[in-house]
Amino acid sequence: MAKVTLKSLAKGLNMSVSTVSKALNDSYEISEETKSKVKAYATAHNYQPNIIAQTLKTGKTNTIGVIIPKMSSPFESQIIEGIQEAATKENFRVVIMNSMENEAMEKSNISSMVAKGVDGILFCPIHEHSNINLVKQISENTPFVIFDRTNYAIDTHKIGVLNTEGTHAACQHLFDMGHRKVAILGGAHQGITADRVAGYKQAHKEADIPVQEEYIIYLNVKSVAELHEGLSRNIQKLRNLPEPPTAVVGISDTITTHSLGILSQLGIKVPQEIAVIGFANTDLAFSLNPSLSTIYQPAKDIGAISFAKVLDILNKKYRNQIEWEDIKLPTTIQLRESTKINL
Amino acid sequence: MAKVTLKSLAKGLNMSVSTVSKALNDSYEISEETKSKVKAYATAHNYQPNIIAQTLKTGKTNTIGVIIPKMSSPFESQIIEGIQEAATKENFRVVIMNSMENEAMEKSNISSMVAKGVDGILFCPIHEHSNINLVKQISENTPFVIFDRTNYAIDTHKIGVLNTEGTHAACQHLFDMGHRKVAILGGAHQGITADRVAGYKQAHKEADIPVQEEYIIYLNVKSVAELHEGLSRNIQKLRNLPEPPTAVVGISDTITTHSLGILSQLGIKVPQEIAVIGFANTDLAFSLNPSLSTIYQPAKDIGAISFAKVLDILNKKYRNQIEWEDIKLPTTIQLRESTKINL
DNA sequence: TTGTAGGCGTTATCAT
DNA sequence: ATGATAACGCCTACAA
Repeated sequence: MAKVTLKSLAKGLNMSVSTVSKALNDSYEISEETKSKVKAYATAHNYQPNIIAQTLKTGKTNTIGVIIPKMSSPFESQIIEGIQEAATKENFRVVIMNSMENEAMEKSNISSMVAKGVDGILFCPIHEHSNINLVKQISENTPFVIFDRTNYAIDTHKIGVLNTEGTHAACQHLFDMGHRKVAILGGAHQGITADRVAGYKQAHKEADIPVQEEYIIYLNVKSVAELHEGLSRNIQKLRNLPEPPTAVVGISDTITTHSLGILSQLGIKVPQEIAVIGFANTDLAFSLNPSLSTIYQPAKDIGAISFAKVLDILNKKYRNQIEWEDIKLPTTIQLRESTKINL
Repeated sequence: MAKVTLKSLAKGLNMSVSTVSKALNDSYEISEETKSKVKAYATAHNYQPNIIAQTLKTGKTNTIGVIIPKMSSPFESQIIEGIQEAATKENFRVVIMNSMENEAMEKSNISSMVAKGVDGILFCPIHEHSNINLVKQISENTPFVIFDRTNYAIDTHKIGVLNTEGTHAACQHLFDMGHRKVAILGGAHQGITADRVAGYKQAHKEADIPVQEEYIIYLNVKSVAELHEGLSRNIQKLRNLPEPPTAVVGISDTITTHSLGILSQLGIKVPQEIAVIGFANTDLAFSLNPSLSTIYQPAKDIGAISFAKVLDILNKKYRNQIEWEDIKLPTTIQLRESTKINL
């Protein structure tokens, strides 16, 4: 079956290419009669416009790119799901690239996306300065929206969560359960860590509990192996303190869930010897033993809203007048077994 | 900064567009001297060929599509990671769409991909007949490669794992540990279930242990909620049998990990009261308590090989002469706490 | 209301 | 060895 183009339709209908084109695009210049005739004929022949040609002509690709540092935890999968659902509805396609927490890779991702053509980019940067000049430059033409790691110094829409409030609420809960010695496990060089530690400190201040600096741990999260080693070492260090913590807050999906594994490996009972709570979006929170108390992020919403926002920018004629939003969605605390014991 | 095209380069160099194009494409018709001059000038001006135009001209998109029923478990993330890595190396881009285990969505995914232009499609079908006629028809022009759920009746390359051998080995291990009453938890209407149950039966036959049909459970896996309900109900049913099983084999990531959660919720001790092993690719196998014995699939390889195979097809001139391969990669068993007790 | 012609950026064919 | 020209499929002034 030869491919059906505007030209072939035009020939079949004995009309000109432009008439057919205009009819299909509902141009006001075309009579209703011809329109319906053309449309009927087109569907009968299963006409599919060539999007490549459309793109070349209009400069619009109807594609948005997503650059994300990793895809391994459910948090990211859920964000992507949200993006895809929203994009599909608007007839956009989604190109995902993985920067693998590597700045050079991130750079090549960005360049490749621009080269191959995307209308906009949803971007979760490696860290707060990564490729900032490149992004600033490109964002003059191609709109960027920053998600998740929103402490990134470009003027645009940003969609993340109330990180400070999340850890604040977790600490508050631990305090309510009688804990006074609470450690926090963060990722080194992760932008979100700062905000989440801030919530931790603030909660302590409000509850009039002094912050012990040695309770604040920064872990290398580049690889699972390094994380394991670091977690194992630091948890033992915490346990050997004159005043070992009775509870611990994890700052990300990976850190929180893996802590639970390390604790079990070390034979430390949760929640009897130490309570655990942390950011985590995994469906497995329930399946862990003990089931894990979590700070849950509305990941799907982050994705959906990010897409909506980039579309907003694309639909604006004059981009220099947009008021940039820094959206912070609330987290929710889900209490399970791992924090169940009242001291 | 105005955009730099062949035309603008040509003007700057005082040459014709075609000379510049040929020089950049290393045509034998162009002298080395001009080539180097052109190339230097092009890089100096940061020339990036317009891929859209290239595509329109050549009909090649350098894009491959991936259609996958879900992205929620690590198994899928790892496959996608493998695809993306391989594709990036070959300068291909990857478009991922999620069929959400829904046949209508799958259909729209396929159509949309074809419409928007991909050179080939990596396809994990919902089930063995889903959209088979559509796929057969489209695959005349756009090559398909089937991955993971390879029991799908089209002639093409297929990449999966040795499902039968996987469960066979798991059962064998359980038998070695002294178990004789082994249940298996599969997904209803999942193609892979059949093969994996076959391995279960075969292992029983070889070990001369009769297969008890009531030990073979088919679960509704459409949603986490339904899975939970089904698992909870069936596990209790198994426990109430005159001869309750002492071990259970899970047939997928989700089923296996969630069983562990349900068992803990029901207060059933693993591995003391029941041993658990199953297909699972999660990094959390270790973090679970008890740590989970798993049948691990080389998911990243599945992805990488699938991409390589579709590239193979694209590079062949005469596709009707290709000998289709049905590649089955071996799984590996990782033994941990959840099967540790010797009966 | 319809048709003609030109162009988006590239590649390929054919002259020079 | 280089250049002119047409074409990929579509859109859109502009002309009729």
